[in-house]
Amino acid sequence: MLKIFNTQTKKLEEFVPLNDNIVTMYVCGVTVYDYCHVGHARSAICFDMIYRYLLYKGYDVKFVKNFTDIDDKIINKANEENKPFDEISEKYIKEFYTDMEAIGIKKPTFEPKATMHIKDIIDFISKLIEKGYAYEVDGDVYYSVSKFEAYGKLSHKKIEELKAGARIDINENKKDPLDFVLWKKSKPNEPSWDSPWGKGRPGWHIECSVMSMYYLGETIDIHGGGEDLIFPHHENEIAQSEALSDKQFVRYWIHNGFIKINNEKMSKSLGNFFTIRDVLKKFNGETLRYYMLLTHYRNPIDFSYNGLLAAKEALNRYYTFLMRLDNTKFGDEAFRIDSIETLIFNFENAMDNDFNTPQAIAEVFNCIKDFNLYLDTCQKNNLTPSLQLKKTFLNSMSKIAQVLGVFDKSYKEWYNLENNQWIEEKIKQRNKAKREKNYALADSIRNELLNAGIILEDYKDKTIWKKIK
RNA sequence: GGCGGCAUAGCCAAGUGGCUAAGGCACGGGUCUGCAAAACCCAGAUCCCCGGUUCGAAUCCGGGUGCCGCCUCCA
Repeated sequence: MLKIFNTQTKKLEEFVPLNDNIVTMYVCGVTVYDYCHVGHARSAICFDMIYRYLLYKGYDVKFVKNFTDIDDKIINKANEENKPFDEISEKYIKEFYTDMEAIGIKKPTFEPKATMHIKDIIDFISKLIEKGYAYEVDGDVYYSVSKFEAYGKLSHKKIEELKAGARIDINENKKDPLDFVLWKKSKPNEPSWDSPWGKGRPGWHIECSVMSMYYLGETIDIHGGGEDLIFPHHENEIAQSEALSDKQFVRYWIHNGFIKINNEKMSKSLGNFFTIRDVLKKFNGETLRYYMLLTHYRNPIDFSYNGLLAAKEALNRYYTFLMRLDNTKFGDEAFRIDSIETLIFNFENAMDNDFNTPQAIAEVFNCIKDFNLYLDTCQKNNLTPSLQLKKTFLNSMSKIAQVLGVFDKSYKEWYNLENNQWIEEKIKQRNKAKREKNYALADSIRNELLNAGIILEDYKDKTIWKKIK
């Protein structure tokens, strides 16, 4: 039974979709005006993992992730570079896909752009005005927060306290400082669309309400995003959507924790951020993904080079083990190892507990330890290890890999091993030297390979090699 | 100022009332090896502090200290 921590109730709740087997899920995507940083990667990986696990559980998941492709930051960038705004957004959508592919993100069902739904946005806003939740002032349309009684129910804020805070920007058009913009009048030379209120463009929050309803209906099961979106973005989405439909907007709110740098929030304004491609210069996508999954999705990650290094070493351990399995002869004898037989069960248990990926990963390494020990024992006593055990392990691993999006390569891919005839030849020469007890020659061959980035491992009846990672 | 979160070995990180506190990385000792590598074994934790509840607490409650986040755009 899957349990999910719901931001709104602050409790672990049993997950039961609204319509038996169908799960509707919406995740706030990125504003496309720059390369993605590792914070975007974390959010993407988190919800990708959730998406994959729901699919694994047999749900028919309809998953929407949007692109915000019209916004002040995009317009600013367009002005700086003297290009049309959509050239900027299209460029960074393309770059986005490059990054997402590198970290193993599965494509959502729908990936709409805000600009594809201008007409729907205008309709939505018109209805809010009709229902008395929004008002127009001089070409801008605002949402009237005080009209929506439940405002603050997600972020657990009280309207009075928000008003007391002096940090809300004063806009003389607004009737109330808490009101937020639904439709923004455009300045000359800015991108704009015709509307009943004149030329303008949508505010930020409205697109998610509109697209969520358009693709998934009035009430959806899961809505997610980074924890900084809780307020005001998701609070405002609730206000917009529920005012229109008079129905519950979202049943389970899920928010991922932040990336920190030296214990401070990573943000563009502080300038302490790494882009995904910065990281990919040093580590591969699987390592970055594994590193993210090593921490529970709601906890912060203090992002570090050392952490990535440890992640890489852990994956080395996994793939070295696969290499060992592949180079070991197995036979029909039966043998039981508890942790291996219960691996998939333990994995599901961990994942059912609010997607506890660190625990899920620990279960995998538990098995590897037990299996290695067993193989050591077999080797020592000249026994043939059980093929059935290997099959059980690999079957479970293929399911786990499919959900986590790591552990999903062959060791040959991971270590980048091609058919290198010359390496095999060198190994033969070295083994011959070893048999002749010419250790000086044997060592010099091994060093030669080491200099070429090749590490040898001697087993009882064969020598295997891998590339340094 | 208001609201919220976190504090577990050198580092990362699960566990949230009960057998010896998972797992990974690093370091040290050992086994194996011609030497290595890989693997395994051993060593290593006052579970931030002080009280309380309980037969029993890292886990629940109260207080304290420290760090962080949100309240403005932000994954």
